[in-house]
Amino acid sequence: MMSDFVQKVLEIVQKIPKGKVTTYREVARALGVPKGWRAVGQALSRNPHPVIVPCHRVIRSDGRLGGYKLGIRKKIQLLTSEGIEVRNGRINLKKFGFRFHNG
DNA sequence: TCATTGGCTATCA
DNA sequence: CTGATAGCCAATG
Repeated sequence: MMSDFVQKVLEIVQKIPKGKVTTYREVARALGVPKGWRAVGQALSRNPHPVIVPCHRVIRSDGRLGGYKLGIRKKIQLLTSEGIEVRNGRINLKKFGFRFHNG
């Protein structure tokens, strides 16, 4: 069983449109916990819900991919497969960065 | 309950 | 940009 926090994280991550990516910070903010990025990453790592939740569309705020439960390599492969340009293991948030909240 | 960990973020050098 | 430090949140042992 998962806590409400995790449950919410999954729902938000699922809302990430294909071809775009978001950051742990944005997800945390969407949850109502702007300072819960740590918990977001923890929730995803502790709750392997691939297929159901496109966790690969969540990257770090500095533009890097961060990590992936199935392997960073897989993350890059999935992102690139969606049309996202991954340069040197990094992504241009200015171009693919998606925000739940306007602004 | 306390200590540790984790797919992090922001600041300083 | 890289490396190191401090900080905050939740789950696990």
